[in-house]
Amino acid sequence: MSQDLLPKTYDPVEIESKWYDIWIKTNCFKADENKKNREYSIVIPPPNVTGSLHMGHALNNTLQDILIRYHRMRGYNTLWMPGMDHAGIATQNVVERQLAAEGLTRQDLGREKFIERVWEWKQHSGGVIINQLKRLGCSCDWDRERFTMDEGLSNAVREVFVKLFEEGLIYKGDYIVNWCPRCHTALSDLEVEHEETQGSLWHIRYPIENSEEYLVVATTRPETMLGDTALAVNPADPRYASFVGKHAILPLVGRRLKIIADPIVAMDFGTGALKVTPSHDLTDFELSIRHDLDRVTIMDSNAKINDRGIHFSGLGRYECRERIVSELQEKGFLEKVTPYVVGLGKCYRCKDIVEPLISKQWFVRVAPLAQEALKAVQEGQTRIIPEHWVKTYYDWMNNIRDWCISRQIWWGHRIPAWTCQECGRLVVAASAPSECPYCESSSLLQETDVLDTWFSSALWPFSTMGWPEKTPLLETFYPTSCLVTGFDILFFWVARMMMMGIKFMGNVPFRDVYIHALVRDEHGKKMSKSLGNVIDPLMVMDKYGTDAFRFTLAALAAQGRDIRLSENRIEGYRNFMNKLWNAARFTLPYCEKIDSNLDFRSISNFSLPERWILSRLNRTIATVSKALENYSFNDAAQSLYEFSWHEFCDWCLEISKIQLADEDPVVSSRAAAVLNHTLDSLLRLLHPFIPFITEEISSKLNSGSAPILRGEYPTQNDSLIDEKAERDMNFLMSVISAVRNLRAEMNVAPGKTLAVTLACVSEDQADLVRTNAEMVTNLAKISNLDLCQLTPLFSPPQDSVTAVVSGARIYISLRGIVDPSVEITRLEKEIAKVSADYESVEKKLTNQSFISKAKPEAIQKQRDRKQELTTKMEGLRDALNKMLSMQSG
RNA sequence: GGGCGGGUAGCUCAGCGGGAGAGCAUCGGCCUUACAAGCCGAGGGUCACAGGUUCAAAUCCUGUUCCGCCUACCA
Repeated sequence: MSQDLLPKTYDPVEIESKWYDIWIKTNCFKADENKKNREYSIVIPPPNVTGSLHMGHALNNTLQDILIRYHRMRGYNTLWMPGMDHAGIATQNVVERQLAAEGLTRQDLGREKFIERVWEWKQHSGGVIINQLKRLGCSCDWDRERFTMDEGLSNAVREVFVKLFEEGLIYKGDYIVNWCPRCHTALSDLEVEHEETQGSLWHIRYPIENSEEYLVVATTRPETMLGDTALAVNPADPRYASFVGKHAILPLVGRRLKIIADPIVAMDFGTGALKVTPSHDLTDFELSIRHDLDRVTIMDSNAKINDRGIHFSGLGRYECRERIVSELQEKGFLEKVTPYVVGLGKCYRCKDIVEPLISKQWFVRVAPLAQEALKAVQEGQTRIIPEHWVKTYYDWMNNIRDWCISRQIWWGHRIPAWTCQECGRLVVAASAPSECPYCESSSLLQETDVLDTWFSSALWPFSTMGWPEKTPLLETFYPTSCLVTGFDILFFWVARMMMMGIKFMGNVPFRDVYIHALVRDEHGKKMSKSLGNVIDPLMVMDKYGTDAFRFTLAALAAQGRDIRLSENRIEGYRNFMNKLWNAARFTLPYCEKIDSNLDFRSISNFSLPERWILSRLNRTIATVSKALENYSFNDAAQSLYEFSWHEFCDWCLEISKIQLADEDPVVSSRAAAVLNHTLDSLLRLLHPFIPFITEEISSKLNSGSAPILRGEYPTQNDSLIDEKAERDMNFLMSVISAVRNLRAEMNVAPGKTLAVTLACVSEDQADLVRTNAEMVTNLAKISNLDLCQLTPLFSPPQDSVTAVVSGARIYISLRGIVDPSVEITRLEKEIAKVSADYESVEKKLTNQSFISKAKPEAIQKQRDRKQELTTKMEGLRDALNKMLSMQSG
């Protein structure tokens, strides 16, 4: 492959789709369910069937793909299980909107037809996200794709429901729930979002029966007074002690309200007196149980006032509020109104304001399940990473409330419970019973509600693998190795999977839970359509390529911190892709000719830069592997970036140009082999992050061999770590940099070669330079390098500028160019810097406490530094003195 | 109310006990035969504030302050 066949800039478009097709065609992503040895598995957090790829998905799936590809290359039998959930409310909303456009409602169609319609929608427009995940390069085992409404998964749902019901862990009852008047369904506590909104606190007078007195209560929702059935005060509140047991008269309505005492009432809030509306407030509902209070429901399922609402009947809840307030005012019941910020509960799907309402619902008694899930984390069967989420998990598990699982919609798993129309008993069964087991009547009516989507998602880690059957897949891959997810669904999903996995599989669903950050815009704002700050991942991939995008996400994925994504960061990594591409363009032609098997046994014969890059490579391998094992994606990415660009490209490639041109074929071919080896290893290291470009380059580097995706991930070879080579190279690189620096400071044309005198502090140092003189002169553009020892007799060349590196003095002769005053200023500045450093070191070393208490290594380090700074200072002072005398002379 | 995370270069962030770092942006010089999406250099920071622990603090502890998020039955 000749380099002119490769374009100068990397163009991702064709390469990406080409490789994805090849991977799919050659079954690269397939898991082997029958190979029980070193298995690694992840189940995807199922995206919503109505969804399309956003930044959160992109990050989440990029990280999973990195883990999967890494382990696959490490030789693990990997399974990445893909799929989607059916998103009951969201999907139903989508299809209902479609119907509305045709002037129809779901009721017009009827349940069966409507469900058919939803499936139709799913066939045609659902699941676009799957293709977008492919675009992102996700190496899921697509043949195993699952959907929560699949037959198998639906069986699992019914099986679990029946089992939990039989054990008394599922029950049905009249309770107050969060009701969304727009979606017409109950919501679980988690599905309600709280939002602080400016509201008011209305202080209303409740006259005491047979008395001139009244009690003032403060409320944020005056309209609910229509449903008041009591007043409550704190039993410890002396202000109201005399009122307890008496009755008040409900303004406008006239109902008698018992005044009760309960410790739940906060004395310091409002007036310390609470109106109790059991049917429309969660706290009040609980009070009604404790004190056996009446419940008066005054709203219907649309949140309109019903016929219990006297002359307000038929009004919407907010219209009613206005009317009530003005009527209270007119009649003198309103004492005052104060501004107040309320936490309004909103439906997480449609943002309508949630209304607490009493209705018949199904619940899971979660406390016993939660205890097990709590224990599993406490005992370390499942690790949560980063660890600070553990506390959040514990808190929630410890304060968990029963889970309302019924939803009054049609799309979803219909509750497998039937009521006998003859004897009225409830029959719960995995499949439809033909007759009532109690009275043998065949007149059975199934529940119309469906289950919360999260109920089926909770089973995902095992239902996708074929449970309740005992499948080889479950046998091999359960528990899964890791779950990767955002903290926003820690409770919704992770906690519930833990409960269900332990309950039904007898084992935790995953060994590790890695919780990643949220992706925000560059100013830290949550991306949202209404703010208009959304960056579309598909646009990013089009513009910069998938690899650049993935690398950006990985590089920004520091643990425990949100990601602020900016486009110019992505652009920077796009440039990195191009850099790699060009490094390959340079390297490839040389690689064709060589036998790529480097014999590391003869490493001692390798040149210094060769030993150096191999040493650096192996350190990088160690860093990257360790970082990935610890889910430190950013560390891994950063280390790879640094090595690729600033060691491999900036130095190794440049140095190799000299060696590749060497007349000695041993030298040139070894240089090519080292380049080839380093590039090949680097591509493998990078592959999990940037699969496409690495595959493309690798295919050219090793034409005819299997995809790199199935290749081996490099492992660290300790025998190639060479500290001396690193030290020596650091010295030589510093010398080169120093010369370049002086050249730039002195405004010497880059093309102009220079005469340099290098006075070394030791024979070893001089030897080192001598052996690598070609490299030094080449990279520093030196025409004439004069090497000598720094002896007392040494006299620096005339008309030169000076730098000091590790004691060695570098003099660049600039006859006629040197302006002493410029050089003096430069040296003085340099000396000031060095002497500041010197003083801080000296201060430490003269501090007795430091000498006696600090670690010996720390002391030695300061001594070494002092030595280094001393020689540097001497060199600079000498140079300065010389310049000063030159100027005056 | 409880909890968590954060305030480090102009911007976005690493670092989390021993010489203040990166990317982008800025400035100067280069079309050097892999790459101008590039190369070679440079400038830029009392690491939010105040105390404390330590020989040593951006880093650990306490408090203050400002931001963000999660959670909760003060209506």
